[in-house]
Amino acid sequence: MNKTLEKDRDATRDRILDAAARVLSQGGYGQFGVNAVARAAGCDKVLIYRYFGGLEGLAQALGERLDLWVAPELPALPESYGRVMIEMLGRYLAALRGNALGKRILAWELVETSPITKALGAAKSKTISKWFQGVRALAGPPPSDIDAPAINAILLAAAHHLALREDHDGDFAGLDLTLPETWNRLQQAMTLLAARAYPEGHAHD
Amino acid sequence: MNKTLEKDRDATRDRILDAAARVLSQGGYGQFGVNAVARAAGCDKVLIYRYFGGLEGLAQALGERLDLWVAPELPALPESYGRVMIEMLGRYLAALRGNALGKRILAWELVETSPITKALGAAKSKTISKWFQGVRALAGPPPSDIDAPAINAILLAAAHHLALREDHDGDFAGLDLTLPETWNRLQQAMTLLAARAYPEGHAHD
DNA sequence: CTTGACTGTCACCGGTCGGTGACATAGATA
DNA sequence: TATCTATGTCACCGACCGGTGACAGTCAAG
Repeated sequence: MNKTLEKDRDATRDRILDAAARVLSQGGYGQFGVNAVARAAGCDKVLIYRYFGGLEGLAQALGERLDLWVAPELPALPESYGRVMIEMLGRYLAALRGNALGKRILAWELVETSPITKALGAAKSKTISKWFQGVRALAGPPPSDIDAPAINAILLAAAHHLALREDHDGDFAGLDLTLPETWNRLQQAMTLLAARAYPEGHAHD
Repeated sequence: MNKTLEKDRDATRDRILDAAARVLSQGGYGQFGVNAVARAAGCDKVLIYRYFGGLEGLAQALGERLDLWVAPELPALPESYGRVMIEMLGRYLAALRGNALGKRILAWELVETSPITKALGAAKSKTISKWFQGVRALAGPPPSDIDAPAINAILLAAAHHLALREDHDGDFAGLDLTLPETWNRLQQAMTLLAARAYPEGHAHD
């Protein structure tokens, strides 16, 4: 067994993956290329072709990293569907705002459709769907009288868009997204929207 | 006066502007460059520098075109703030979905911050703010008991994100955005959210 | 007719891109 | 020791990019 060689290989693989994450999260998808990643990793670009089969394979390996789309923890106690969803949305928005790499990928998916974006999006979709399963297990099925998937999609879409806007244009619809106060307002507004869409059956607290 | 020369100049200016809109709306911001626009316009790229001072000036001239961010018409009859806002959001989403160029610009703004995106975004912001003024004039001030700007920003952000998603990934949060039925559901869900956020004071249907 | 300003074309520059082949080196195997 | 395989480096290719200077044609003004 050539132990040291394998170790070296894995080490450079990791270095390349780290560099890829760094380049993508800092420079966006416009900077994400073989040359830039190799430069950031301090190695030759040919290794990207050898170890990952090119940019596409590199993106796929990047997407399979578990630390990319960490789902925020769900509340421990079972509550009503509406409450769980509100809590979930709040945590998701906060997590997303702090996840530079995730935001870059989300933005990339809005600009281009390519094998690379598909590879990156697949991991995210898997995480999100698992997460929704967790909600369902915790809070039971959504109320049957309203279209919960559509409601959730709208609120999730809003969270995505606002988080992406924050990085590139501080202003959206008259709100200054650079102010922490604005985000408090948005969190409250989102809570209000979700709470009124999923009203509590019994006046409980 | 050298009439014909001026005419030629304006004609090529228009040809370049048309080509720029075509390149940007079809190929996205990755294709939007001096070479590609000149190629599409059938002229030399040096004219872009001479007539617009480069890509930035071209983008600014493009943003000043009135047909870019046409605001949908508002309902004629004054109604409650909530109703006007619901109607407005529905029309806006429909208009945006049909506006390929606008969507490309919106997506671009999520990826890059540059003088070009600023120039393009300025025209849009002006249109949107005028439009909100129209709503206010038609429906009066929003209810004071809830944070209307935040609510509106969320719903607007959702519309943006869903419209952008449609072009590049048919699936979002488990919904198939390629189905017309899905968009009916989303429109209804948005209506429900807005209606419950802006409840009618008197049951007046 | 001559001058001069303007429109438009062309060739060229340096730089970066993605991608590939040749080569040095080191470690395991025989 | 000699061989083979795999890791990593380097130089190079063609293509496209943004940007510029030189030049031809054209028309109005003197």
